[in-house]
Amino acid sequence: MERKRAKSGEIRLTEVAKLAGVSPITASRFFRNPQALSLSKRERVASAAKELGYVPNLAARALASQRTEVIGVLIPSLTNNVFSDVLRGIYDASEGSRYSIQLANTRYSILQEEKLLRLFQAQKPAGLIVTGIDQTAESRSVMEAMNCPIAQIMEIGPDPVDMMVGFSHYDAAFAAVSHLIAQGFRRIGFLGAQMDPRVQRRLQGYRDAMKAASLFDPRTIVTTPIPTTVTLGGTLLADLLSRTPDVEAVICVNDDLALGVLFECQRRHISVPDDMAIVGFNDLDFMASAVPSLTSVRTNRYEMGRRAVTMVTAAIDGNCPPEPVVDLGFELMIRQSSSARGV
Amino acid sequence: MERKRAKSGEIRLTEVAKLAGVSPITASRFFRNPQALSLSKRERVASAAKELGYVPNLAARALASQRTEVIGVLIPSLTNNVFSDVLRGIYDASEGSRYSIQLANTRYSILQEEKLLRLFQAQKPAGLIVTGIDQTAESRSVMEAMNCPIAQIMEIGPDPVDMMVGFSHYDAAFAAVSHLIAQGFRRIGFLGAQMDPRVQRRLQGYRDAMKAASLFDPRTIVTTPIPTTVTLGGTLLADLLSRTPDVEAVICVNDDLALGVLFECQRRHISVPDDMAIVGFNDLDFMASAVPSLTSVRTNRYEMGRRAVTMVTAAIDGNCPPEPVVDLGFELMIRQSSSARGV
DNA sequence: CGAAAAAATGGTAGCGCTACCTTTTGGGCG
DNA sequence: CGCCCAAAAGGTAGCGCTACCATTTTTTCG
Repeated sequence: MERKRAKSGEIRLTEVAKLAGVSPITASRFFRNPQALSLSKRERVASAAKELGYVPNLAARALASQRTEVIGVLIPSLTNNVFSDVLRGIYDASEGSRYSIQLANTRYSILQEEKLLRLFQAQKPAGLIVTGIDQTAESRSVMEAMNCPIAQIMEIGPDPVDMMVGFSHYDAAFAAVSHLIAQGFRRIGFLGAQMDPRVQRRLQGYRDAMKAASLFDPRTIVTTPIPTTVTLGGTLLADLLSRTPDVEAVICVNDDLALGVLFECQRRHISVPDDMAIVGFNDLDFMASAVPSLTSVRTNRYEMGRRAVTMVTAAIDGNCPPEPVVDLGFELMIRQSSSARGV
Repeated sequence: MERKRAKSGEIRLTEVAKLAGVSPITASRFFRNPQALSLSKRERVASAAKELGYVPNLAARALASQRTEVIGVLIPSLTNNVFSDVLRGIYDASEGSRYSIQLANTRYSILQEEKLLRLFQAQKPAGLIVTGIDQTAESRSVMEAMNCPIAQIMEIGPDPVDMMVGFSHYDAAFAAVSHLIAQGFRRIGFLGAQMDPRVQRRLQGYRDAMKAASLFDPRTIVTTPIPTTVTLGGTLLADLLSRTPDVEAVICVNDDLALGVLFECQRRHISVPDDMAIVGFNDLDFMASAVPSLTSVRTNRYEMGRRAVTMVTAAIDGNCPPEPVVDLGFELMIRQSSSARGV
């Protein structure tokens, strides 16, 4: 009776194998590739496992096999609606696979992202999903060292680490601004918060569209690094109006700001869209039911998450997608809030 | 040259120890409890690890030590704003600790929850956070078998598995309805979606408050199991009005519905609050900036998540909280949408 | 019907780390 | 100056599983 070390006390594979009358390795195979066993043994192991209430030890499995069935996901925020849609796609897709998701929050910091990537490295994930394309050089080298399929999501750009699923924020903003210009608006403001790289690219789209129409005026850009809220939309509109009271339309970097702008207009008795047109971004559910209904740029965030998982899992199984960069595009949802001037 | 098995190729602790000129176990201690080493060895190991770019193998660590530094979290939805606030609290608190979070989504299904609990069991988490108090008997027995601190969050009730952090949904709804009654409203409707157990308890609070004032009428209750959206709020109001056109006020089980109701009232030119008072639940940011501003029940969701983590981590370290059930309460935020009748 | 091929099963030896115990070192003190 | 005790460091032996091969059984087919 001189046990050197306390066993965990849980049922081990060996016990299951013993009860089933097979070798441990056969029992092991049952859990990984049941059809490799003869039917009789398969049943014997299954019933033995059930009888003993066997729960495999994932740490031992990972150590022995040198791999895990975890896909790491790095996103900048849990509060932002945008990411909850992406996450829903990710979790939905992962449930159809044998992989589980390990989520981490970078809080919009590329340094935090770097730290979290190192943490993931210690877990040897089978795949990785990261947000955006603006990783540090150090982060990129950690990702390359991890030697697993990686999908960058939310936007597309040149030079993918491995794979990409997203759309062009620049093009989307350009299209939205062009729509306002086509509707006859001239003084078009830009309201931005949480100026992450994707929002910056939307701003660039706005700039270029305005310049192309010779309407650009830097005074009509109001941005802040603080996180987005509906209330903030009102504040930013107030700022904009105090600077340039003659603006006729605003494009907001997201729908929360757009809703805040609508409320602020109502408070100030500014008629939408006659005195102020509004365009949002993301097309959250409430944009269609607001009064007046609000124009927005619809993006397929759920599909982005779903596709990222299917691409990564396919790549793990050796089926790299033929095209590593997938553009999911966007759709401008034109509603009452951006009706043509004087209509 | 007859290696039986491929090594991972990564730097191992042994290599670090060799370079530092210490034994492996000393190097191991460096990563777990640095102050147990003399200063000179501490520095030697640190620089050796850095030089080699050592990344510890978590699977090996977990297997050898029979424990992990993972806290499992089970929530019903990623889309619902309510849970993103809780999650933010959870992730924020976990960053100050040595634990990492493993998140899983039950999709409001207690059977899915049971499955996920078994999955967690295989990972031997150091702690667990689960949503609500309505687990199946089987889930409860799995939780008890896991032998780790467990916090149930979002609500409180009798018979905790281990610990609880939440508030009484019944009391909150009762208070909200009582407020409307005190303001002079008599025909008060109830709009509910995604009728999870917590929402059911809010409905019970509504029922009892209405009965206590002899105002209860089952026809003014409109509920649906489908997930909440702003648009749905409008639909539910339409249903309610078609049944009982004389309602003067509605209490909505969440703020999205309340916003949808406001928009629907605007579409129908029903004046809020003169012809229709509105009360929501959760007090999301937009409730204060809506026009008119919307009354809601504020709950401290962020703190709920944060506290759950601190309670669980304290319990892991042997510091069980003196009181296992924490009631974070709620606050009725009274705004324009529920102003007294005729005021 | 027997040899070859294929399928099913088993034995052995780790995966990289830490628990447990033993040994060494350092320094305070009679 | 040696003794004792605490602190620091090391040796050994697994944690529970699976990779890698070897072996046995079954199937196929000339």
